[in-house]
Amino acid sequence: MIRTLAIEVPHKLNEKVFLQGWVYNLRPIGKLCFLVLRDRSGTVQAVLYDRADLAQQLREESVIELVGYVRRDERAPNGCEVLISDLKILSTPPEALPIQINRPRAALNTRLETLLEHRVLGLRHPEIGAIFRVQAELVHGFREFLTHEGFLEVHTPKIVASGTEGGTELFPVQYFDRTAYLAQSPQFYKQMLVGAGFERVFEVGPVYRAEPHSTTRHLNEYISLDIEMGFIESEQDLLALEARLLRHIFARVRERCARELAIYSATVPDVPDKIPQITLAEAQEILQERFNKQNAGDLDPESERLLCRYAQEELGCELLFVTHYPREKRPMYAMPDPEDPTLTRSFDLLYKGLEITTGGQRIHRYEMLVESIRGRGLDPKNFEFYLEVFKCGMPPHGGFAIGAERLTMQLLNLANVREASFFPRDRTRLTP
RNA sequence: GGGGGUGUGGUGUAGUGGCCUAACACGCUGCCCUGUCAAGGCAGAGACCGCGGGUUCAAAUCCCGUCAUCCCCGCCA
Repeated sequence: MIRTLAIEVPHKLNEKVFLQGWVYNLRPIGKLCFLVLRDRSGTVQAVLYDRADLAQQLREESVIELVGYVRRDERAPNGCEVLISDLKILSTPPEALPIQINRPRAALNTRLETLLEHRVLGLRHPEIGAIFRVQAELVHGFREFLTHEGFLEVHTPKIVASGTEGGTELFPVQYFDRTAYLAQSPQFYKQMLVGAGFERVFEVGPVYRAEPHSTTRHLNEYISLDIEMGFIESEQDLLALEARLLRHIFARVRERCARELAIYSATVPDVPDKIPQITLAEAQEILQERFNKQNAGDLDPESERLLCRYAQEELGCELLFVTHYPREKRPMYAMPDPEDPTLTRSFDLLYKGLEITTGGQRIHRYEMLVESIRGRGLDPKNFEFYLEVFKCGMPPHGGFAIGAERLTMQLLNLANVREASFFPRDRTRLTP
């Protein structure tokens, strides 16, 4: 018999259906027993009459399959339910579950830590699972848009010989008789592939940061949505591309995730043709004048929140580009601003008070890049594998990266980025 | 790397020197219940209060150490 999904049941009135899934909720009432079955599509109520023998064996989260008739009943949720004629228990939890999942998230009374400790169970919760349905659509939208724009999806090594910034914040791994590192970014490789003739590339993949941070917005392994493109005129091409990209991604989520967005009271931002942009220097002036906040160096988290408040109130946008970061704040491959060589043609994108993107135009001239590497006190010899492409003809180019978990987190108003990672790796968590 | 907080049944909390033989809610076990939907009723099991040491007539409660964990900052996506 062909399987019917829970979500399809209301369309099968007066038909016989075959369902498979988990027992989400169990309510025995004397000789009848209500059970809510959950499968990948959602939940549906089923009812078992006069089968105390079977009802007795059922437990929450038992895996079952059943055959039954779909009937209309005003008393049932959604006005219909499945009258069970045949039920088979495929698997039963041997003991009490460590956490409850069959009630609204707000009524769960379980700390995030505990939820993560028992992640597979936690992920069964419809509200938690919804996060990843949204994330999958975000990522799908990313791929879809870029593919249509002529970008090639690529895969670059995660085991690398050196970092992109000079050696800190890398996880060492034993690579036969040498020490290698987990890639903190596909930066070098995506640039090399632009120069290898693909011109436009993107990658969805993990990156590793060995920073010992322990905050609600940092992970030590996260999914980076990376793009790099050749033949740009300036970083403005990238800002324009990201605006169109985000508009596409958000449109897709709005269209396909109405239910999930509602769960989190999330509203998809309208992305204007031109996302507002300010330079870092302007940002600092605004912080000083409007919020009386000194912020000499980079923007701290509070500054990011204040700037987004400003953008929302004055510019009517939840998104804000901050541009022209000073050279010392950016990696050696960042293109200096021709009008002020102490600055770079780089940018960050803030979304609801959090940085979700960093990007910029890169240096494409070999000599300039070597000089920049030396300027950092680094040895160009260590970057020969990277530099070769610059000796063989490299177009002006640039790119950016979006943190997938951060994007998900901000869209859904999650309090902790860990919620947007299936199995988050943080300072102390290595399992599950 | 710096700062702050918290560790009490499976989960979430209360209790901050003696009335604690540790309370409450949910979960769990058993019984009852033919319309439940965060079901209800009755009965029951389950924690030597993170760990080690100390102070005290008396410690879940105070002190020291240790481990674990959460949050903020630095840094970043």
